[in-house]
Amino acid sequence: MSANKVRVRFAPSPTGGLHLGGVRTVLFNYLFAKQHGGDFVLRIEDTDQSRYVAGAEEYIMECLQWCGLNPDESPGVGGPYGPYRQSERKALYREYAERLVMQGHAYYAFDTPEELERNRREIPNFQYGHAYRDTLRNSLTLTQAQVDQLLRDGEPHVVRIKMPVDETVRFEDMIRGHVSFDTNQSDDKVLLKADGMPTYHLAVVVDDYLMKITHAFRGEEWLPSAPVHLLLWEYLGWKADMPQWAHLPLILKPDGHGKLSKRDGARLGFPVYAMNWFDPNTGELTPGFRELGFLPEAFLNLLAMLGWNDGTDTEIFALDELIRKFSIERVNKAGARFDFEKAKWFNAEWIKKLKAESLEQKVKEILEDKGVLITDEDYLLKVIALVKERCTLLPDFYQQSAYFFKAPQEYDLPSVKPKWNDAKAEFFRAFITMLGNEDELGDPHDLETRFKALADERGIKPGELMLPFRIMLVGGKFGPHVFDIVVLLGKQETVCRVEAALKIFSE
RNA sequence: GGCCCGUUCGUCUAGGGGUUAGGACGUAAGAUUUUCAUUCUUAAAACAGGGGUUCGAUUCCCCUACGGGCUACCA
Repeated sequence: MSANKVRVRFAPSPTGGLHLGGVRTVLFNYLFAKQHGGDFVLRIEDTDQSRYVAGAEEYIMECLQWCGLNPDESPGVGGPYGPYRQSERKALYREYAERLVMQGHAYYAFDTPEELERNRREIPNFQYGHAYRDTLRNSLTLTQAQVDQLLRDGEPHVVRIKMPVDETVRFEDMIRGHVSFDTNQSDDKVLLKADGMPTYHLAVVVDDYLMKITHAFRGEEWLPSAPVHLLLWEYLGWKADMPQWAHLPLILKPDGHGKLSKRDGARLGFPVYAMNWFDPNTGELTPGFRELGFLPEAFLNLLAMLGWNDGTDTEIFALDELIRKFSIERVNKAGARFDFEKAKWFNAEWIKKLKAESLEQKVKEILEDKGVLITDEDYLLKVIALVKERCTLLPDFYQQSAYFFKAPQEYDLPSVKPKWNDAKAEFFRAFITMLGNEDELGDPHDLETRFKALADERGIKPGELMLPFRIMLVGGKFGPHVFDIVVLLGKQETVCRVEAALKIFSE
């Protein structure tokens, strides 16, 4: 086993956006692989043509790139075990399906969908399994000659696994420990569909084997079909190479019950997909975390904490820390409800934690998007550093810093007017005159001292002047310390804004 | 219905045979900031129920309840 390098895979189906649970599965796979110096393989499960959506594969790649979870092998980058799209591996699967038939572990079934539909309707609890397979149209009931004839005639058929009777399949799950199933419970799953495409059951086993996957992490919804996969590994004679399994807990709706779905996002007002997903078939746009203003660092962090912790009180982890600290054994068994409030908290923490330089590009995009002109990068950096602790989502930077680039158009007059008087107006005129006579603004603290001294001189309480001053500069009751703003704005701009506001305040 | 998995504050969770059951989000109150936010302090808030095992169970076992998943020629 030591010769086997750790190899994990994520196998999305290109049918739409990338869900929170999907990204978390990718993340755990990735963390485990990188922790062991292994490979992260991305293969595309596009075996269901009817559900394939154009652009979905590219979308998935872009999500992974945004998160920084780039695969070592994928349809895009290639690798030694390609192709990585199941539709391009089609011929491969038939060979193994037929081998299983030869060995008596699978059989051809010629039943039409209509026949099956009728059975399900008429027979209570109908399952295509050991109880009924001897009464249906398949290579178990037909003679060899009949089967050969049907095959020659090109009669549509599927290949089904022949589940053993009265056996117990046991395996060790890295998260759940000992798990066991009664083979009688599972029906004879279709392995190869009438169109020649494999189902997930066949494809996952064949691909994992051929691609030398050592550890398979997937959502808990796969647990019930694990015995089928186990049996396939055994029947194909690959048991020694079977990956270790880990079934991840599900991410649940914040309210009510059930798996978190895209609909819940729309209903409760938060994203469920990593990035905006535009469905070309329906024209529907499903919002994503990226566009809402989440940092990939925060997104990954919150996902990791949904079902995992390192055993300490630490909650903020960067990707490299996660790689170091992650352990599959510490993943929880129970499903976790998604809490958008906590998700936002993670983002606010990451905005505070990251340096202005790291935020710059994203903030710049947001501001420019809103029509803010940025000419001085150094100035932008200072603004970001000053306001970032009051931003939760990236777009908050607009409301928190737009006034640094453009004088306020509107003022919160109700907060000023009632207490406004000529003495105050006189004070501000004197203040800007004072500034005009100085060469340097000095530091914020210094400036504040002079501001207060001037107020005292004129017998006005400095506290009465702070709010009007802020509103002159910012337009409203928000923002950092007033004198920090003044120093950043500069003497000239401050004087301009005070003059402009004075006119309006005194009207 | 059948099978499988699960169950600690409202939520995410730590813990584990003897603890004042710890932290975080959110909520409330207060301090700081003459704005807003940050920060800090404090508060309310949990072991699903019943049986065992045990000197002692939230912790181990069983049952029940509840929740979730699966039960397709979808993944």
